[in-house]
Amino acid sequence: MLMKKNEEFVQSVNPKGQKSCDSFHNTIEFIGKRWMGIIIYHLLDGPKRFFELSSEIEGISDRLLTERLRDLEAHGLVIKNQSDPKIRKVEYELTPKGKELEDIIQAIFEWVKKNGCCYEE
Amino acid sequence: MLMKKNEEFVQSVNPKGQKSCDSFHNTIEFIGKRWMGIIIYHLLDGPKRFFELSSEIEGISDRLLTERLRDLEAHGLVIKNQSDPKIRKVEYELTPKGKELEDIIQAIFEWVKKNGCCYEE
DNA sequence: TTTATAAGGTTACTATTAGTAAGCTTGTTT
DNA sequence: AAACAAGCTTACTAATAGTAACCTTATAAA
Repeated sequence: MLMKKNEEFVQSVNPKGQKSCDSFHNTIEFIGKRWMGIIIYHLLDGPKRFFELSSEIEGISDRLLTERLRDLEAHGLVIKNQSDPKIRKVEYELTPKGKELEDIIQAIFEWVKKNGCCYEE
Repeated sequence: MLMKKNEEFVQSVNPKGQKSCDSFHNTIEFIGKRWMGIIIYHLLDGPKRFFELSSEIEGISDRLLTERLRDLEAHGLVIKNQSDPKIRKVEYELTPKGKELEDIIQAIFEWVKKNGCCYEE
């Protein structure tokens, strides 16, 4: 496989001094948080308003949608655009770093297409 | 993008009658559960014993390792091999379906390599 | 031969995270 | 003027995760 495995990878650190395997761990758990993947998926269409996301994503509550968007913002994956603070028009848009998540989302799609869902029972 | 978006995809169903977007949602959240990704990553090396996983994966508790392995088994991603029940040698191995998760893991690696961690602060 | 140690867990309890539901503010529509 | 919509926040309950101790059986060591 292409990934560097075992000692070489496990011991390696990124420029910020973190172990690469920790970065991997943090990243997969961040994008795997409840609703996170599906929010990113919907934002891959382009910028969207809060109510657009909340109506497209069946079942999500306003509370968690807010929390996830703040999370994404805080980690530089999404930017919040509010041209005029007087007008309640807020748009959320993926940053370049956020848009690059598409390959991951794509890989999950391919897997689902081929293998079906994890929860097919 | 290659993914079928919006109505066409959102309304499509798999052979078990589930909506494709639900399968995607379930799958990403399943593999994003805490420790799940890193467990799968370590199993991509080949079959491993319980204590090998628990010592390679820094910080995981026996309780959650057990729980995650049962989860993976229940969803057909891992098989548990115990040749002789009298001997306490238990090995966990990815099924073909489990091995195909490699592309997803790989995509996350590529993203981390390029963009750094989600939690870099 | 008792004693200790390791594998592969389970149990009980606490802390963190998610879900549900209601409410709030300000602008627009009727 | 009253009702409604966007984009949140708050309060409370339920589910999931973390911590730590314990259990069983088999081999290794003293």
